[in-house]
Amino acid sequence: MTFTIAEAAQRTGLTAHTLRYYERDGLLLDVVDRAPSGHRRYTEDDVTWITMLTRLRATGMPIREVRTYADLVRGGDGNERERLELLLTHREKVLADLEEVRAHLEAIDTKIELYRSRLARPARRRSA
Amino acid sequence: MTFTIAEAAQRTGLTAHTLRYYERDGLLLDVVDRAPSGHRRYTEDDVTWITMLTRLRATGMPIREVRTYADLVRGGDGNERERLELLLTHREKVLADLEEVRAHLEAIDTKIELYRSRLARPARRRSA
DNA sequence: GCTTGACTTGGAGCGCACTCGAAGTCGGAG
DNA sequence: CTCCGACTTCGAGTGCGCTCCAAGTCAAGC
Repeated sequence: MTFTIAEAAQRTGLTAHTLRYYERDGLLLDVVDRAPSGHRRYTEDDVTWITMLTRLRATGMPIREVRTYADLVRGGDGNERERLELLLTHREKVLADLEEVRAHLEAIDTKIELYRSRLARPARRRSA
Repeated sequence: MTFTIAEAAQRTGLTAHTLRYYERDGLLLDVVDRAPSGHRRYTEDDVTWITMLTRLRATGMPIREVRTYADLVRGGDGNERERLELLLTHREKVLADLEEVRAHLEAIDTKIELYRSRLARPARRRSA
């Protein structure tokens, strides 16, 4: 079972443009198979890998670093420790980001409460 | 008590360049005061407002929308409900983002556990 | 046989948010 | 009086991550 680029796009939530861009940019593990017509045919494994890419991207990993990770995986067995390191480092960054956003959101919530209480009072301006 | 641009930068975590850029871009409530020399002098209120901007930015609000918010505040009393709406809408987006990142991180954590258990086993390749 | 539409390539273009550079002004220290 | 460093403006440049375009190919349906 293989997928056209449109099907792969639909399954990964990316566009066909982005899929080609990722491939050009070395983010995929190897060159995608082709139909006799020259059209790309994505395997289940391709889609699984690309899904992992989207997770890394969605959590803020820069494309440069995703490529580093892809390079390691492409390198085959023997560098699992490096891969793990990379993922753990990323994990820490994500947790720090989450915490930072959470803290900012809390301050924004305070502002929201301020507006709420201001609006709860009847307007005093021009109340004649 | 007022601050030079360098002091305001230090207090808000932005650069002097960015502070000028924000002002040019209409993100501040009004034109910053000047010393007789022409140098900017930021008030406490300016710094408080800019801090709010950094919170909106840090939670992913685009500059365009921050400007919309600034325009409302600059508009004075009477549009508090609109401001509240804007903040509430933003809040929902941030919560959705947080949840999405959290979910992706969970999948990455699974991958991390996979590497961990793989590394826990002694290597079998070329074990001769 | 013709049309339609999904695909191909290489390269250009875009939106966002800064970030920097050049050239000039000003106040205060030595 | 001279120098230094912090500031000023305007406009150009940068990095990231796509996003799109033009021109061409191919398979399938009518």
